[in-house]
Amino acid sequence: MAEIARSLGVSVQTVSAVVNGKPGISVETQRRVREVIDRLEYHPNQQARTLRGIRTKTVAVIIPSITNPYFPEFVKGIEDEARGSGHSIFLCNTDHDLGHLLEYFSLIKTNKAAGLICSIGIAGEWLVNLEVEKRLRRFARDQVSVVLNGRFREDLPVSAVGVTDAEAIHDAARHLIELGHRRVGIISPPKGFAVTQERLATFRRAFAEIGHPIDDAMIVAGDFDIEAGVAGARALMKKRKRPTAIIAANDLAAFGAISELTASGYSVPNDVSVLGFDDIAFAKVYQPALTTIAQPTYELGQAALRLAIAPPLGENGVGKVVTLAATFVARSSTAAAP
Amino acid sequence: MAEIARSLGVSVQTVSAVVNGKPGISVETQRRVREVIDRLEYHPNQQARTLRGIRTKTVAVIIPSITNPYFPEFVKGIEDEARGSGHSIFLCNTDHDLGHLLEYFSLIKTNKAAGLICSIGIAGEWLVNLEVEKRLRRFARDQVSVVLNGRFREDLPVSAVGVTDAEAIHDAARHLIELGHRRVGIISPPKGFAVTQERLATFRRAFAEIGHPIDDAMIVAGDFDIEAGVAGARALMKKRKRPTAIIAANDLAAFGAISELTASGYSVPNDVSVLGFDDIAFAKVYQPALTTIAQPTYELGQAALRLAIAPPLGENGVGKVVTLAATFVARSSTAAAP
DNA sequence: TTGTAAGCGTTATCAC
DNA sequence: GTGATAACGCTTACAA
Repeated sequence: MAEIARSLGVSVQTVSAVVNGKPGISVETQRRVREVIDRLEYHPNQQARTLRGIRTKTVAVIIPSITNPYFPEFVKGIEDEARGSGHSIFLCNTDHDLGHLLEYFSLIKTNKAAGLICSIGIAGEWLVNLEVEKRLRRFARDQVSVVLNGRFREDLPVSAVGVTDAEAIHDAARHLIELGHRRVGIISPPKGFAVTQERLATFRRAFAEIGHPIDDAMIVAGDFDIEAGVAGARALMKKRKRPTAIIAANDLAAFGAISELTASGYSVPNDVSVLGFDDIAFAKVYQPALTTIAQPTYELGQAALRLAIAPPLGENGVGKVVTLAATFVARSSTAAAP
Repeated sequence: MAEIARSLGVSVQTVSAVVNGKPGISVETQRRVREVIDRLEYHPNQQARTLRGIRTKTVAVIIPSITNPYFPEFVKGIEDEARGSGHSIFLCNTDHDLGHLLEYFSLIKTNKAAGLICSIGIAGEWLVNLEVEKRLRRFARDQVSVVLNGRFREDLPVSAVGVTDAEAIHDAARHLIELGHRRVGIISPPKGFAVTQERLATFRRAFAEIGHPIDDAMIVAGDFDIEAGVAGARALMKKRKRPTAIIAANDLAAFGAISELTASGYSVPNDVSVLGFDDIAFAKVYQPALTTIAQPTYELGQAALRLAIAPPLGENGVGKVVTLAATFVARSSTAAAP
């Protein structure tokens, strides 16, 4: 910058003003400065700016696992939205490890991100961790906009994005009951993950309201991956009265369940219907195409980014909440009960 | 930092030395400084450090599309490796758009990343773009370690990671021929992507060497997504002599092809065998489980990160190249020709 | 072993 | 309309 100023015989302040589009510089000077900037391929130094107190244009994104296909979609929503406003993404993969999360918190603080999108919804138990809560509060105090995905904390100065899935879940329950399914098994999400436990409760309520409550014995512990689907299907098919339909914790678990069922000689959907959750890209192309509940994942990412680059709430601010609706999608993995 | 120094009656240099583990500070002083650091929850300001000339611990990762399941695996390899050395990831999704790529280059420069991993192998044509080449050269000059995935450029001061797939491709060709397939169709990767064009050539060479060259008419233009697989399979099955086996550009295209074939009443693998490429996580769990060529994607990511945080090559340095082998994986999407 | 001072690139404040 | 200068938080040479 000094070099540019010197070569033009103007002061650095003049150059700075031109770069930042500040008023009070003659058109002629602006032109000359810009010309030299182009010629020298000058790029402003973000570090120096930040040091001077300007907010960065960086948003940190914390997710548990980029290889779970839910998250690339979410991240893509974030990124596409970020590009428009010149923001960029600092990606943090916790791998479900609290230690990693805490390390990333330090890193984010050190790097002075403007916003923080925290998708630990599926690992909601962390949000009751006092240390995590303290750090989140501190981010708010430090003027970084925190956005939670899938978990609302009204007592914290953070925003949130989330999904209303009650209606879609009711649709799904009605769909299964109308197809004649009476013994429905559930491969449940892991314990302690608030949102998804709530999802489980909503399923149970939906079936109960329709008049066909789910048998507690037909709910097996599960997780959000393929292996959990395999194990869950195996466990359910060993029950004395086998289910005619299985609701998996998510699409991944549904795929696992289907592949286990097929391997054991059952036909999906003729012998057993399988229902997923998320509607990841593969659900459409899987054989059989998966009946599932579609989350507006991409849009959730977009909404999260908008909240993350909004002016910070401050220490005692009250978060905004954006809620989008999930929708039931019937495909070929569900059919009339045998 | 000044605050800590003042509260202890020492100088900032002392605090700095303690923070950076520099020698020459008495154990007692170190202890006292550390105590206050913990109490005040002091985090060093990365911006100020970088401004002072210290390299950042940030590695930019440029990929075409995070929703293509090849890339999360690659990114995970990068991230897991990065964590060990305290580096963090700046994610850049070009969405196959050259304009976005160039914007990201500016951003990366402005943010002073220490390294840059550029996975535009599947969009190799950019690498013959003069502007891109110039920018890459400039990164090298600016002491950022550039690593290309899947594309070697010996004339540029950049490193690269890549895959040797000749052997795996020969294995795959032998596999198909031994199963009795004589009419093999190929859904080819898009034009202009050097690595993958080479892959196509390797397939042709392999079949020719075994004595069953592939008919040019059986090669249809394709791409790396599900839709291309659908369209490719449709085009191939319309040929006068229909193929008994289809080699798709990648796993995604293979899934598309299988779903199109199934929808058209063909059984995979009984009527048509399908071969993929990449071995993404879904290949295992798909119905039928996909026969494919496994890329060491995760390991490629790890290797790329190690190169990216290695000392920069400098303007006239000569890049290192890490090559890993692909392997043929036979599953259930291929069977004896009908 | 510890302190002092200069400087990294930028922007804000004030003076001209 | 433009220029000089201080300050942001840190590291490093050098002095004590």
